[in-house]
Amino acid sequence: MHPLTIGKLAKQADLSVETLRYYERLGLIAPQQRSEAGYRLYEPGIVRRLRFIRRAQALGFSLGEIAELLALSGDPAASAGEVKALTQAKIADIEQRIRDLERMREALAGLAEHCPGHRATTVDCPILGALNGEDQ
Amino acid sequence: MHPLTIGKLAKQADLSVETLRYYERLGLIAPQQRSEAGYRLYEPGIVRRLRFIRRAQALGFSLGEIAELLALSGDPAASAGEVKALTQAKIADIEQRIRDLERMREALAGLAEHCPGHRATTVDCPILGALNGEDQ
DNA sequence: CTTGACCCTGTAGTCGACTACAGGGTCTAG
DNA sequence: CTAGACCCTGTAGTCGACTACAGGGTCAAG
Repeated sequence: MHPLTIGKLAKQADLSVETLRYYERLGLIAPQQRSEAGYRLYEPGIVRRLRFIRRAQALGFSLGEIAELLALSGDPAASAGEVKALTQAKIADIEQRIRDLERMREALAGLAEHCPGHRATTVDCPILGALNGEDQ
Repeated sequence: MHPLTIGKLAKQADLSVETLRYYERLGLIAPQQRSEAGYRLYEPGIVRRLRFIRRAQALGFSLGEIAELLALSGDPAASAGEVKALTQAKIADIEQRIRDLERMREALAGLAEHCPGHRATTVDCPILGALNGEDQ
């Protein structure tokens, strides 16, 4: 388990080499050192950091937000309150998106319900009618 | 209410001139004719079509899907079934996104609940702990 | 000592829905 | 007749998260 080259790390983390270099550009990861030829060399612990990134992504955090979380995570003096605040902002954001989607779903379901489907032409389609602004 | 130039139409529809030209590139709208100087001239009824586009967007349809809806809408021989199918596919899509967001929200809420906030440092933050893969 | 797998940098493309010019031509009010 | 508001085409930039080269250099196996 000595330093990993970027290709080995990519395989371990199930990410592409390009993605790793992209994360480096964003400041999310960095190689521990470079070889004489300029090759990136990573310590094996970086795999954990990449898992952190993936988990946070799955929870809806952007890479920019993940950079903040990683910075807080690396600072033992930082307050957990900041992490909590980021988390609660993300929850609020997600809840807003859910509400928007639910409004759409209800509107669409209401329209689909009254559409006779294959028994009618588009002329009598209430969905198109609504989009055209018929009634209200 | 004679032919509208693109600037007048933009004002009526509360869209930018650039957006209108963009919609034209996508095939969503077209000027009825061109003036001698090459100016786009729209019949006033185009405003309805733009409202259709905006309503469909608010319901979650992409501009590509809206192009399909408009094509169906303009073809009186087309079946309302196709419109209904597009609508139901969109409902399914939205429901999937809601489910994904709800899973995120619940995971985040569960983490936030156990975070002591400002009373602890990031070392003891269960949110960062979870992202780092502690437990499970 | 060569072949092929790896690595480097830097740039550009993808998706969707715009937005912003640059470098022209046209139209209208005073 | 001219200033300024309008219009044209064509190209490029924005956001986020990648993805895909091109044109090099490096390394290990046979």
